Amino acid sequence: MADGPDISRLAALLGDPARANILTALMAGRALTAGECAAEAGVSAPTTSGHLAQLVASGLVLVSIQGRHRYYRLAGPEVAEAIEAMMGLAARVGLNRTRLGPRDPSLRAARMCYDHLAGAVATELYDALITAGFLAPAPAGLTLTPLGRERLAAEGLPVDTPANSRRPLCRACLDWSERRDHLAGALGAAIAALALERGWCQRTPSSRAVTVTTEGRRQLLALAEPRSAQQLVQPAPQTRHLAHTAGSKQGACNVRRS
Amino acid sequence: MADGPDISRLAALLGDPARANILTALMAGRALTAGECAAEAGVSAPTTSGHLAQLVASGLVLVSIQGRHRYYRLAGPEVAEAIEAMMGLAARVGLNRTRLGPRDPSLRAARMCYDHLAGAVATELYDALITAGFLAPAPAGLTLTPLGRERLAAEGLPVDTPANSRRPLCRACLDWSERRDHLAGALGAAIAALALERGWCQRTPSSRAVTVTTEGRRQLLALAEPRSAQQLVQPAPQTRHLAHTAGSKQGACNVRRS
DNA sequence: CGGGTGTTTCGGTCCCGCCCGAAGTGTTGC
DNA sequence: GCAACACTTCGGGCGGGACCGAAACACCCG
Repeated sequence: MADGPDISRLAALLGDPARANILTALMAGRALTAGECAAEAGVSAPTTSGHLAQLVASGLVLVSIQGRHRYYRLAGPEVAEAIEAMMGLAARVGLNRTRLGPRDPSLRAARMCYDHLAGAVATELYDALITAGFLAPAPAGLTLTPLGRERLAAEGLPVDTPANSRRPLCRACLDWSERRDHLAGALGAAIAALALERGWCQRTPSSRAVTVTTEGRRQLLALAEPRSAQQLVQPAPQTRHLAHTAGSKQGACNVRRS
Repeated sequence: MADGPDISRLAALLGDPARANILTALMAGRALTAGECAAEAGVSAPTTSGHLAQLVASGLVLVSIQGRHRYYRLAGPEVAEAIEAMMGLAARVGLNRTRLGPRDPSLRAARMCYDHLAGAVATELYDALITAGFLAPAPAGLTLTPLGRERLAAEGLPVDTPANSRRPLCRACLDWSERRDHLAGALGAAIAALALERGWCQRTPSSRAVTVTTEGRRQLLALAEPRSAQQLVQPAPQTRHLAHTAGSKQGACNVRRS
Protein backbone atom coordinates (compact mmCIF):
# COMPACT_ATOMS: atom_id res chain seq x y z
CA MET A 1 0.00 0.00 0.00
CA ALA A 2 0.90 3.66 0.20
CA ASP A 3 1.53 4.30 -3.42
CA GLY A 4 -0.28 6.41 -5.92
CA PRO A 5 -2.79 9.18 -5.61
CA ASP A 6 -5.48 9.18 -3.00
CA ILE A 7 -8.40 7.94 -5.00
CA SER A 8 -10.62 7.49 -1.96
CA ARG A 9 -10.79 11.13 -0.98
CA LEU A 10 -11.70 12.10 -4.49
CA ALA A 11 -14.25 9.33 -4.80
CA ALA A 12 -15.75 10.17 -1.43
CA LEU A 13 -16.44 13.63 -2.78
CA LEU A 14 -18.40 12.13 -5.66
CA GLY A 15 -19.93 9.52 -3.40
CA ASP A 16 -22.52 11.66 -1.70
CA PRO A 17 -25.79 11.87 -3.65
CA ALA A 18 -26.15 15.61 -3.10
CA ARG A 19 -22.66 16.37 -4.38
CA ALA A 20 -23.08 13.94 -7.25
CA ASN A 21 -26.30 15.70 -8.23
CA ILE A 22 -24.53 19.04 -8.22
CA LEU A 23 -21.66 17.74 -10.33
CA THR A 24 -24.03 16.02 -12.73
CA ALA A 25 -25.91 19.30 -13.14
CA LEU A 26 -22.65 21.14 -13.73
CA MET A 27 -21.85 18.62 -16.46
CA ALA A 28 -24.24 20.68 -18.58
CA GLY A 29 -21.32 23.09 -18.91
CA ARG A 30 -23.04 26.13 -17.51
CA ALA A 31 -22.21 27.87 -14.29
CA LEU A 32 -24.94 27.58 -11.64
CA THR A 33 -25.66 29.80 -8.67
CA ALA A 34 -25.63 28.31 -5.21
CA GLY A 35 -29.42 28.39 -5.12
CA GLU A 36 -29.72 26.54 -8.42
CA CYS A 37 -27.26 23.97 -7.13
CA ALA A 38 -29.41 23.51 -4.04
CA ALA A 39 -32.45 22.86 -6.22
CA GLU A 40 -30.51 20.34 -8.28
CA ALA A 41 -29.10 18.63 -5.24
CA GLY A 42 -32.45 18.39 -3.53
CA VAL A 43 -31.18 19.62 -0.18
CA SER A 44 -31.41 22.89 1.72
CA ALA A 45 -29.31 25.93 0.97
CA PRO A 46 -27.09 25.63 4.05
CA THR A 47 -26.29 22.01 3.30
CA THR A 48 -25.55 22.87 -0.31
CA SER A 49 -23.24 25.65 0.76
CA GLY A 50 -21.18 23.16 2.74
CA HIS A 51 -20.98 20.76 -0.18
CA LEU A 52 -19.94 23.49 -2.57
CA ALA A 53 -17.23 24.61 -0.17
CA GLN A 54 -15.83 21.09 -0.17
CA LEU A 55 -15.92 20.87 -3.94
CA VAL A 56 -14.12 24.18 -4.29
CA ALA A 57 -11.55 23.28 -1.65
CA SER A 58 -10.77 20.07 -3.50
CA GLY A 59 -10.28 21.89 -6.78
CA LEU A 60 -13.06 20.12 -8.66
CA VAL A 61 -15.23 23.21 -8.91
CA LEU A 62 -14.44 26.87 -9.45
CA VAL A 63 -16.45 29.77 -8.15
CA SER A 64 -16.75 33.27 -9.53
CA ILE A 65 -18.45 35.94 -7.49
CA GLN A 66 -20.69 38.36 -9.32
CA GLY A 67 -22.54 40.72 -7.05
CA ARG A 68 -24.54 38.79 -4.53
CA HIS A 69 -24.54 35.67 -6.71
CA ARG A 70 -21.90 33.04 -6.73
CA TYR A 71 -21.53 31.05 -9.88
CA TYR A 72 -20.12 27.56 -9.59
CA ARG A 73 -18.74 25.61 -12.52
CA LEU A 74 -16.56 22.57 -13.14
CA ALA A 75 -12.85 23.26 -12.95
CA GLY A 76 -12.18 21.98 -16.46
CA PRO A 77 -12.52 19.27 -19.07
CA GLU A 78 -10.37 16.89 -17.02
CA VAL A 79 -12.93 16.91 -14.26
CA ALA A 80 -15.74 16.41 -16.73
CA GLU A 81 -13.92 13.53 -18.38
CA ALA A 82 -13.35 11.76 -15.09
CA ILE A 83 -17.03 12.15 -14.25
CA GLU A 84 -17.96 10.86 -17.67
CA ALA A 85 -15.72 7.87 -17.08
CA MET A 86 -17.55 7.20 -13.84
CA MET A 87 -20.90 7.57 -15.57
CA GLY A 88 -19.85 5.16 -18.29
CA LEU A 89 -18.75 2.55 -15.80
CA ALA A 90 -21.84 3.07 -13.65
CA ALA A 91 -24.07 2.57 -16.69
CA ARG A 92 -22.11 -0.49 -17.74
CA VAL A 93 -22.24 -2.00 -14.29
CA GLY A 94 -25.95 -1.33 -14.16
CA LEU A 95 -26.32 1.41 -11.61
CA ASN A 96 -29.06 3.63 -12.95
CA ARG A 97 -30.33 6.47 -10.89
CA THR A 98 -33.94 5.94 -11.87
CA ARG A 99 -35.72 4.08 -14.56
CA LEU A 100 -34.34 6.04 -17.44
CA GLY A 101 -37.23 5.30 -19.75
CA PRO A 102 -40.13 7.72 -19.62
CA ARG A 103 -38.63 10.08 -17.13
CA ASP A 104 -37.55 12.85 -19.40
CA PRO A 105 -37.74 11.94 -23.08
CA SER A 106 -36.34 15.28 -24.16
CA LEU A 107 -33.12 14.44 -22.35
CA ARG A 108 -32.83 11.25 -24.33
CA ALA A 109 -33.36 13.11 -27.58
CA ALA A 110 -30.62 15.68 -27.06
CA ARG A 111 -28.76 17.17 -24.15
CA MET A 112 -25.51 18.84 -23.27
CA CYS A 113 -22.68 16.68 -21.92
CA TYR A 114 -20.43 19.33 -20.34
CA ASP A 115 -19.65 21.15 -23.57
CA HIS A 116 -20.74 18.81 -26.36
CA LEU A 117 -24.01 17.27 -27.53
CA ALA A 118 -25.28 13.90 -26.37
CA GLY A 119 -28.45 11.92 -26.84
CA ALA A 120 -30.13 10.32 -29.83
CA VAL A 121 -29.25 13.11 -32.28
CA ALA A 122 -25.63 13.08 -31.20
CA THR A 123 -25.29 9.33 -31.71
CA GLU A 124 -26.93 9.69 -35.12
CA LEU A 125 -24.39 12.33 -36.07
CA TYR A 126 -21.59 10.18 -34.73
CA ASP A 127 -22.66 7.20 -36.78
CA ALA A 128 -23.11 9.37 -39.87
CA LEU A 129 -19.59 10.79 -39.48
CA ILE A 130 -18.23 7.27 -39.21
CA THR A 131 -20.06 5.91 -42.24
CA ALA A 132 -19.14 8.99 -44.27
CA GLY A 133 -15.51 8.21 -43.61
CA PHE A 134 -14.91 11.48 -41.79
CA LEU A 135 -14.12 9.80 -38.52
CA ALA A 136 -12.26 6.52 -38.26
CA PRO A 137 -12.44 4.36 -35.14
CA ALA A 138 -8.68 4.15 -35.25
CA PRO A 139 -6.29 2.66 -32.70
CA ALA A 140 -6.72 5.07 -29.85
CA GLY A 141 -10.43 5.44 -30.35
CA LEU A 142 -11.00 8.08 -32.97
CA THR A 143 -9.16 9.81 -35.79
CA LEU A 144 -10.29 12.61 -38.03
CA THR A 145 -9.59 11.48 -41.60
CA PRO A 146 -8.20 13.84 -44.26
CA LEU A 147 -11.64 13.76 -45.89
CA GLY A 148 -13.22 14.82 -42.64
CA ARG A 149 -10.61 17.50 -42.06
CA GLU A 150 -11.42 19.15 -45.38
CA ARG A 151 -15.17 19.01 -44.92
CA LEU A 152 -15.27 20.27 -41.35
CA ALA A 153 -12.61 22.93 -41.85
CA ALA A 154 -14.95 24.43 -44.43
CA GLU A 155 -17.44 25.03 -41.62
CA GLY A 156 -14.88 26.86 -39.57
CA LEU A 157 -14.49 23.96 -37.19
CA PRO A 158 -11.13 23.21 -35.58
CA VAL A 159 -9.37 20.26 -37.20
CA ASP A 160 -6.04 20.37 -35.38
CA THR A 161 -5.21 19.79 -31.78
CA PRO A 162 -3.93 23.00 -30.20
CA ALA A 163 -0.31 22.25 -29.45
CA ASN A 164 -0.45 23.49 -25.90
CA SER A 165 -3.47 21.47 -24.87
CA ARG A 166 -3.69 17.97 -23.49
CA ARG A 167 -7.25 17.70 -24.66
CA PRO A 168 -7.78 15.43 -27.67
CA LEU A 169 -9.49 16.86 -30.73
CA CYS A 170 -12.09 14.16 -30.94
CA ARG A 171 -12.95 11.47 -28.49
CA ALA A 172 -15.71 8.91 -28.24
CA CYS A 173 -17.96 9.37 -25.22
CA LEU A 174 -20.27 6.60 -24.13
CA ASP A 175 -23.86 7.76 -24.21
CA TRP A 176 -25.64 6.10 -21.32
CA SER A 177 -29.14 6.74 -22.61
CA GLU A 178 -28.37 5.27 -26.01
CA ARG A 179 -25.63 2.86 -24.94
CA ARG A 180 -23.68 3.97 -27.97
CA ASP A 181 -20.92 6.47 -28.59
CA HIS A 182 -21.14 10.12 -29.43
CA LEU A 183 -18.50 12.70 -30.27
CA ALA A 184 -16.67 14.52 -27.48
CA GLY A 185 -13.39 16.41 -27.30
CA ALA A 186 -12.57 19.81 -28.74
CA LEU A 187 -14.29 19.03 -32.03
CA GLY A 188 -17.44 17.87 -30.28
CA ALA A 189 -17.49 21.07 -28.25
CA ALA A 190 -17.02 23.18 -31.38
CA ILE A 191 -19.87 21.41 -33.17
CA ALA A 192 -22.14 22.04 -30.21
CA ALA A 193 -21.18 25.70 -30.21
CA LEU A 194 -21.82 25.86 -33.97
CA ALA A 195 -25.25 24.29 -33.60
CA LEU A 196 -26.23 26.72 -30.86
CA GLU A 197 -24.79 29.67 -32.78
CA ARG A 198 -26.67 28.90 -35.95
CA GLY A 199 -29.90 28.21 -34.13
CA TRP A 200 -30.03 24.52 -35.01
CA CYS A 201 -30.86 23.84 -31.40
CA GLN A 202 -31.60 25.75 -28.23
CA ARG A 203 -30.82 25.08 -24.62
CA THR A 204 -33.62 24.63 -22.15
CA PRO A 205 -33.20 27.32 -19.46
CA SER A 206 -32.16 25.32 -16.43
CA SER A 207 -31.64 21.82 -17.69
CA ARG A 208 -29.24 19.78 -19.69
CA ALA A 209 -31.94 19.25 -22.28
CA VAL A 210 -31.54 20.70 -25.76
CA THR A 211 -34.36 21.11 -28.25
CA VAL A 212 -33.35 20.44 -31.82
CA THR A 213 -35.49 21.78 -34.63
CA THR A 214 -36.23 19.46 -37.53
CA GLU A 215 -34.29 21.76 -39.80
CA GLY A 216 -31.50 21.88 -37.25
CA ARG A 217 -31.30 18.12 -37.13
CA ARG A 218 -31.08 18.03 -40.93
CA GLN A 219 -28.30 20.63 -40.94
CA LEU A 220 -26.46 18.82 -38.19
CA LEU A 221 -26.52 15.54 -40.04
CA ALA A 222 -25.54 17.41 -43.22
CA LEU A 223 -22.13 17.89 -41.62
CA ALA A 224 -21.57 14.28 -42.51
CA GLU A 225 -22.33 14.89 -46.20
CA PRO A 226 -19.73 15.78 -48.85
CA ARG A 227 -20.51 19.55 -48.91
CA SER A 228 -24.19 20.08 -49.22
CA ALA A 229 -25.46 22.30 -52.03
CA GLN A 230 -28.55 23.66 -50.31
CA GLN A 231 -26.39 25.10 -47.59
CA LEU A 232 -24.89 27.50 -50.11
CA VAL A 233 -28.37 28.55 -51.20
CA GLN A 234 -29.45 29.22 -47.65
CA PRO A 235 -27.18 32.00 -46.38
CA ALA A 236 -27.86 31.44 -42.69
CA PRO A 237 -29.78 34.51 -41.49
CA GLN A 238 -28.00 34.36 -38.15
CA THR A 239 -24.75 36.11 -37.45
CA ARG A 240 -21.72 34.28 -38.66
CA HIS A 241 -18.81 35.33 -36.50
CA LEU A 242 -18.52 32.15 -34.56
CA ALA A 243 -15.67 30.27 -33.04
CA HIS A 244 -12.94 32.61 -34.03
CA THR A 245 -11.34 32.05 -30.69
CA ALA A 246 -11.08 28.62 -29.20
CA GLY A 247 -12.19 29.90 -25.83
CA SER A 248 -15.55 31.09 -27.04
CA LYS A 249 -17.37 28.24 -25.34
CA GLN A 250 -18.32 30.27 -22.31
CA GLY A 251 -18.94 33.41 -24.32
CA ALA A 252 -21.38 31.63 -26.59
CA CYS A 253 -23.32 30.18 -23.73
CA ASN A 254 -23.94 33.08 -21.43
CA VAL A 255 -26.39 34.84 -23.68
CA ARG A 256 -29.25 34.36 -21.28
CA ARG A 257 -32.65 34.33 -22.84
CA SER A 258 -34.52 33.84 -19.60
CA MET B 1 -32.25 15.84 -11.72
CA ALA B 2 -33.06 12.18 -12.13
CA ASP B 3 -31.19 11.55 -15.31
CA GLY B 4 -28.18 9.52 -16.09
CA PRO B 5 -26.39 6.74 -14.27
CA ASP B 6 -26.02 6.70 -10.53
CA ILE B 7 -22.51 7.98 -10.19
CA SER B 8 -22.80 8.42 -6.44
CA ARG B 9 -23.30 4.77 -5.59
CA LEU B 10 -20.33 3.81 -7.69
CA ALA B 11 -18.19 6.61 -6.26
CA ALA B 12 -19.23 5.76 -2.72
CA LEU B 13 -17.85 2.29 -3.36
CA LEU B 14 -14.48 3.78 -4.24
CA GLY B 15 -14.77 6.38 -1.51
CA ASP B 16 -13.89 4.21 1.44
CA PRO B 17 -10.15 4.00 2.06
CA ALA B 18 -10.24 0.28 2.72
CA ARG B 19 -12.03 -0.49 -0.54
CA ALA B 20 -9.85 1.97 -2.42
CA ASN B 21 -6.77 0.19 -1.10
CA ILE B 22 -8.15 -3.13 -2.26
CA LEU B 23 -8.94 -1.83 -5.73
CA THR B 24 -5.58 -0.12 -6.00
CA ALA B 25 -3.90 -3.38 -5.11
CA LEU B 26 -5.99 -5.24 -7.68
CA MET B 27 -4.83 -2.71 -10.28
CA ALA B 28 -1.65 -4.78 -10.38
CA GLY B 29 -3.66 -7.17 -12.53
CA ARG B 30 -3.26 -10.23 -10.37
CA ALA B 31 -5.97 -11.98 -8.41
CA LEU B 32 -5.61 -11.68 -4.63
CA THR B 33 -6.99 -13.89 -1.90
CA ALA B 34 -9.26 -12.41 0.71
CA GLY B 35 -6.45 -12.49 3.24
CA GLU B 36 -4.09 -10.65 0.95
CA CYS B 37 -6.79 -8.08 0.33
CA ALA B 38 -7.15 -7.62 4.08
CA ALA B 39 -3.43 -7.00 4.42
CA GLU B 40 -3.56 -4.46 1.59
CA ALA B 41 -6.62 -2.76 3.00
CA GLY B 42 -5.19 -2.55 6.48
CA VAL B 43 -8.36 -3.76 8.20
CA SER B 44 -9.41 -7.02 9.77
CA ALA B 45 -10.54 -10.04 7.84
CA PRO B 46 -14.24 -9.73 8.70
CA THR B 47 -14.32 -6.12 7.62
CA THR B 48 -12.53 -6.98 4.41
CA SER B 49 -15.00 -9.73 3.73
CA GLY B 50 -17.83 -7.24 3.87
CA HIS B 51 -16.05 -4.86 1.54
CA LEU B 52 -15.31 -7.59 -0.96
CA ALA B 53 -18.93 -8.69 -0.90
CA GLN B 54 -19.98 -5.16 -1.81
CA LEU B 55 -17.47 -4.94 -4.61
CA VAL B 56 -18.61 -8.25 -6.04
CA ALA B 57 -22.28 -7.35 -5.70
CA SER B 58 -21.68 -4.13 -7.62
CA GLY B 59 -19.90 -5.96 -10.41
CA LEU B 60 -16.58 -4.20 -10.04
CA VAL B 61 -14.77 -7.29 -8.83
CA LEU B 62 -15.04 -10.96 -9.76
CA VAL B 63 -14.36 -13.87 -7.47
CA SER B 64 -13.26 -17.38 -8.29
CA ILE B 65 -13.30 -20.04 -5.62
CA GLN B 66 -10.42 -22.49 -5.54
CA GLY B 67 -10.46 -24.82 -2.58
CA ARG B 68 -10.45 -22.84 0.61
CA HIS B 69 -9.09 -19.77 -1.11
CA ARG B 70 -11.13 -17.11 -2.84
CA TYR B 71 -9.35 -15.15 -5.51
CA TYR B 72 -10.62 -11.66 -6.19
CA ARG B 73 -9.75 -9.69 -9.32
CA LEU B 74 -11.00 -6.65 -11.19
CA ALA B 75 -13.96 -7.34 -13.45
CA GLY B 76 -12.19 -6.06 -16.55
CA PRO B 77 -10.27 -3.32 -18.31
CA GLU B 78 -13.23 -0.94 -18.13
CA VAL B 79 -13.05 -0.97 -14.35
CA ALA B 80 -9.31 -0.48 -14.43
CA GLU B 81 -9.64 2.42 -16.85
CA ALA B 82 -12.20 4.19 -14.70
CA ILE B 83 -9.95 3.79 -11.68
CA GLU B 84 -7.03 5.09 -13.70
CA ALA B 85 -9.12 8.09 -14.65
CA MET B 86 -9.84 8.74 -11.00
CA MET B 87 -6.15 8.37 -10.16
CA GLY B 88 -5.20 10.79 -12.89
CA LEU B 89 -7.65 13.40 -11.67
CA ALA B 90 -6.67 12.85 -8.05
CA ALA B 91 -3.03 13.36 -8.91
CA ARG B 92 -3.83 16.43 -10.96
CA VAL B 93 -5.97 17.91 -8.23
CA GLY B 94 -3.21 17.25 -5.74
CA LEU B 95 -4.55 14.47 -3.58
CA ASN B 96 -1.59 12.25 -2.89
CA ARG B 97 -1.90 9.41 -0.48
CA THR B 98 1.54 9.94 0.97
CA ARG B 99 4.63 11.81 -0.04
CA LEU B 100 5.38 9.88 -3.18
CA GLY B 101 9.07 10.63 -3.16
CA PRO B 102 11.27 8.24 -1.21
CA ARG B 103 8.50 5.87 -0.22
CA ASP B 104 9.11 3.10 -2.68
CA PRO B 105 11.60 4.01 -5.39
CA SER B 106 11.21 0.67 -7.12
CA LEU B 107 7.56 1.52 -7.76
CA ARG B 108 8.59 4.72 -9.46
CA ALA B 109 11.09 2.89 -11.64
CA ALA B 110 8.67 0.30 -13.00
CA ARG B 111 5.38 -1.21 -11.95
CA MET B 112 2.31 -2.90 -13.32
CA CYS B 113 -0.72 -0.74 -14.06
CA TYR B 114 -3.44 -3.41 -14.28
CA ASP B 115 -1.99 -5.20 -17.30
CA HIS B 116 0.61 -2.84 -18.74
CA LEU B 117 3.85 -1.28 -17.57
CA ALA B 118 4.06 2.09 -15.85
CA GLY B 119 6.82 4.08 -14.19
CA ALA B 120 10.01 5.68 -15.43
CA VAL B 121 10.91 2.93 -17.88
CA ALA B 122 7.40 2.94 -19.36
CA THR B 123 7.44 6.69 -19.95
CA GLU B 124 10.88 6.35 -21.54
CA LEU B 125 9.53 3.72 -23.90
CA TYR B 126 6.52 5.86 -24.65
CA ASP B 127 8.65 8.87 -25.53
CA ALA B 128 10.95 6.72 -27.65
CA LEU B 129 8.01 5.30 -29.58
CA ILE B 130 6.74 8.81 -30.22
CA THR B 131 10.08 10.21 -31.38
CA ALA B 132 10.67 7.14 -33.55
CA GLY B 133 7.44 7.92 -35.35
CA PHE B 134 5.85 4.62 -34.35
CA LEU B 135 3.14 6.27 -32.31
CA ALA B 136 1.55 9.55 -33.28
CA PRO B 137 -0.32 11.70 -30.75
CA ALA B 138 -3.15 11.93 -33.25
CA PRO B 139 -6.61 13.42 -32.76
CA ALA B 140 -8.06 10.99 -30.31
CA GLY B 141 -4.86 10.62 -28.35
CA LEU B 142 -2.76 7.96 -30.01
CA THR B 143 -2.40 6.25 -33.36
CA LEU B 144 -0.10 3.47 -34.39
CA THR B 145 1.63 4.63 -37.57
CA PRO B 146 2.25 2.28 -40.55
CA LEU B 147 5.94 2.40 -39.63
CA GLY B 148 5.10 1.31 -36.11
CA ARG B 149 2.73 -1.38 -37.34
CA GLU B 150 5.45 -3.02 -39.39
CA ARG B 151 8.07 -2.87 -36.65
CA LEU B 152 5.89 -4.15 -33.83
CA ALA B 153 4.15 -6.80 -35.91
CA ALA B 154 7.61 -8.29 -36.45
CA GLU B 155 7.76 -8.91 -32.71
CA GLY B 156 4.49 -10.76 -32.73
CA LEU B 157 2.66 -7.88 -31.12
CA PRO B 158 -0.95 -7.14 -32.02
CA VAL B 159 -1.30 -4.18 -34.37
CA ASP B 160 -5.02 -4.31 -35.08
CA THR B 161 -7.95 -3.74 -32.81
CA PRO B 162 -9.90 -6.97 -32.42
CA ALA B 163 -13.19 -6.22 -34.14
CA ASN B 164 -15.33 -7.52 -31.31
CA SER B 165 -13.64 -5.51 -28.59
CA ARG B 166 -14.38 -2.03 -27.35
CA ARG B 167 -10.89 -1.74 -26.00
CA PRO B 168 -8.60 0.55 -27.97
CA LEU B 169 -5.33 -0.85 -29.26
CA CYS B 170 -3.19 1.88 -27.78
CA ARG B 171 -4.07 4.54 -25.30
CA ALA B 172 -2.15 7.12 -23.34
CA CYS B 173 -2.32 6.62 -19.60
CA LEU B 174 -1.24 9.38 -17.25
CA ASP B 175 1.59 8.21 -15.03
CA TRP B 176 1.11 9.83 -11.67
CA SER B 177 4.63 9.20 -10.43
CA GLU B 178 6.19 10.69 -13.55
CA ARG B 179 3.40 13.09 -14.45
CA ARG B 180 3.84 12.02 -18.05
CA ASP B 181 2.09 9.52 -20.29
CA HIS B 182 2.81 5.89 -20.83
CA LEU B 183 1.33 3.32 -23.18
CA ALA B 184 -1.86 1.49 -22.19
CA GLY B 185 -4.50 -0.41 -24.14
CA ALA B 186 -4.21 -3.80 -25.80
CA LEU B 187 -0.78 -2.99 -27.23
CA GLY B 188 0.52 -1.84 -23.88
CA ALA B 189 -0.70 -5.06 -22.31
CA ALA B 190 0.91 -7.14 -25.02
CA ILE B 191 4.24 -5.37 -24.60
CA ALA B 192 4.13 -6.02 -20.86
CA ALA B 193 3.39 -9.68 -21.50
CA LEU B 194 6.27 -9.81 -24.00
CA ALA B 195 8.68 -8.26 -21.52
CA LEU B 196 7.70 -10.72 -18.80
CA GLU B 197 7.81 -13.65 -21.21
CA ARG B 198 11.27 -12.85 -22.47
CA GLY B 199 12.63 -12.17 -19.01
CA TRP B 200 13.27 -8.49 -19.57
CA CYS B 201 11.60 -7.85 -16.25
CA GLN B 202 10.18 -9.78 -13.33
CA ARG B 203 7.28 -9.12 -11.03
CA THR B 204 7.88 -8.70 -7.33
CA PRO B 205 5.87 -11.39 -5.54
CA SER B 206 3.13 -9.41 -3.82
CA SER B 207 3.51 -5.91 -5.12
CA ARG B 208 2.92 -3.86 -8.19
CA ALA B 209 6.65 -3.30 -8.46
CA VAL B 210 8.54 -4.73 -11.41
CA THR B 211 12.30 -5.13 -11.56
CA VAL B 212 13.77 -4.42 -14.97
CA THR B 213 17.23 -5.76 -15.80
CA THR B 214 19.62 -3.41 -17.55
CA GLU B 215 19.58 -5.70 -20.57
CA GLY B 216 15.80 -5.81 -20.38
CA ARG B 217 15.57 -2.07 -20.38
CA ARG B 218 17.80 -1.96 -23.46
CA GLN B 219 15.69 -4.55 -25.24
CA LEU B 220 12.50 -2.74 -24.28
CA LEU B 221 13.72 0.55 -25.66
CA ALA B 222 14.99 -1.29 -28.74
CA LEU B 223 11.33 -1.79 -29.66
CA ALA B 224 11.45 1.85 -30.70
CA GLU B 225 14.35 1.25 -33.07
CA PRO B 226 14.06 0.41 -36.77
CA ARG B 227 14.70 -3.36 -36.36
CA SER B 228 17.75 -3.90 -34.29
CA ALA B 229 20.49 -6.13 -35.68
CA GLN B 230 21.72 -7.57 -32.41
CA GLN B 231 18.33 -8.95 -31.70
CA LEU B 232 18.72 -11.27 -34.68
CA VAL B 233 22.11 -12.42 -33.40
CA GLN B 234 20.67 -13.13 -29.99
CA PRO B 235 18.10 -15.85 -30.56
CA ALA B 236 16.22 -15.37 -27.29
CA PRO B 237 16.91 -18.48 -25.21
CA GLN B 238 13.43 -18.31 -23.71
CA THR B 239 10.44 -20.02 -25.19
CA ARG B 240 8.85 -18.13 -28.02
CA HIS B 241 5.20 -19.14 -28.15
CA LEU B 242 3.83 -15.96 -26.71
CA ALA B 243 0.76 -13.94 -27.37
CA HIS B 244 -0.78 -16.24 -29.94
CA THR B 245 -4.12 -15.69 -28.29
CA ALA B 246 -5.21 -12.30 -27.18
CA GLY B 247 -6.49 -13.66 -23.89
CA SER B 248 -3.11 -14.92 -22.78
CA LYS B 249 -2.73 -12.09 -20.30
CA GLN B 250 -3.90 -14.12 -17.35
CA GLY B 251 -2.19 -17.25 -18.53
CA ALA B 252 1.13 -15.50 -18.76
CA CYS B 253 0.84 -14.08 -15.29
CA ASN B 254 -0.14 -16.97 -13.12
CA VAL B 255 3.15 -18.79 -13.34
CA ARG B 256 3.82 -18.36 -9.66
CA ARG B 257 7.47 -18.39 -8.75
CA SER B 258 6.90 -17.98 -5.05
C1' DC C 1 -29.94 54.46 5.02
C1' DG C 2 -33.44 50.62 5.74
C1' DG C 3 -36.15 46.28 3.28
C1' DG C 4 -35.38 42.25 0.40
C1' DT C 5 -32.65 38.61 -1.35
C1' DG C 6 -28.87 35.39 -1.91
C1' DT C 7 -25.44 32.95 0.66
C1' DT C 8 -22.81 31.46 4.53
C1' DT C 9 -21.87 30.22 9.50
C1' DC C 10 -23.30 28.11 13.74
C1' DG C 11 -25.34 24.64 16.79
C1' DG C 12 -27.45 20.45 17.47
C1' DT C 13 -29.58 16.06 15.98
C1' DC C 14 -29.56 11.80 13.95
C1' DC C 15 -28.51 8.10 10.96
C1' DC C 16 -25.55 5.44 8.06
C1' DG C 17 -21.90 2.48 7.75
C1' DC C 18 -17.16 1.23 9.20
C1' DC C 19 -15.07 -1.64 12.45
C1' DC C 20 -13.78 -5.57 15.34
C1' DG C 21 -14.48 -9.90 18.46
C1' DA C 22 -16.66 -14.14 18.64
C1' DA C 23 -18.83 -17.81 16.59
C1' DG C 24 -20.12 -20.59 12.38
C1' DT C 25 -19.20 -23.02 7.70
C1' DG C 26 -16.44 -25.25 4.41
C1' DT C 27 -11.77 -27.22 2.99
C1' DT C 28 -7.17 -29.25 3.50
C1' DG C 29 -3.90 -32.21 5.68
C1' DC C 30 -2.26 -35.54 9.04
C1' DG D 1 -11.92 -38.06 12.17
C1' DC D 2 -9.62 -34.25 14.32
C1' DA D 3 -6.94 -30.14 14.18
C1' DA D 4 -5.56 -26.23 11.42
C1' DC D 5 -6.71 -22.92 8.10
C1' DA D 6 -9.43 -19.56 5.12
C1' DC D 7 -13.25 -17.12 4.99
C1' DT D 8 -17.89 -15.57 6.21
C1' DT D 9 -21.84 -14.21 9.19
C1' DC D 10 -23.59 -12.14 13.39
C1' DG D 11 -23.86 -8.77 17.05
C1' DG D 12 -22.91 -4.46 19.12
C1' DG D 13 -20.03 -0.16 19.61
C1' DC D 14 -18.77 4.04 17.83
C1' DG D 15 -17.52 8.02 15.00
C1' DG D 16 -17.94 10.85 11.05
C1' DG D 17 -20.68 13.50 8.37
C1' DA D 18 -25.12 14.79 6.22
C1' DC D 19 -28.91 17.51 7.36
C1' DC D 20 -31.83 21.44 8.82
C1' DG D 21 -33.44 25.83 11.52
C1' DA D 22 -32.01 30.06 13.10
C1' DA D 23 -29.09 33.73 12.84
C1' DA D 24 -25.37 36.46 10.76
C1' DC D 25 -23.32 38.42 6.69
C1' DA D 26 -23.00 40.59 1.98
C1' DC D 27 -25.11 42.90 -1.71
C1' DC D 28 -28.61 45.45 -4.59
C1' DC D 29 -32.35 48.61 -4.83
C1' DG D 30 -35.31 52.34 -3.74
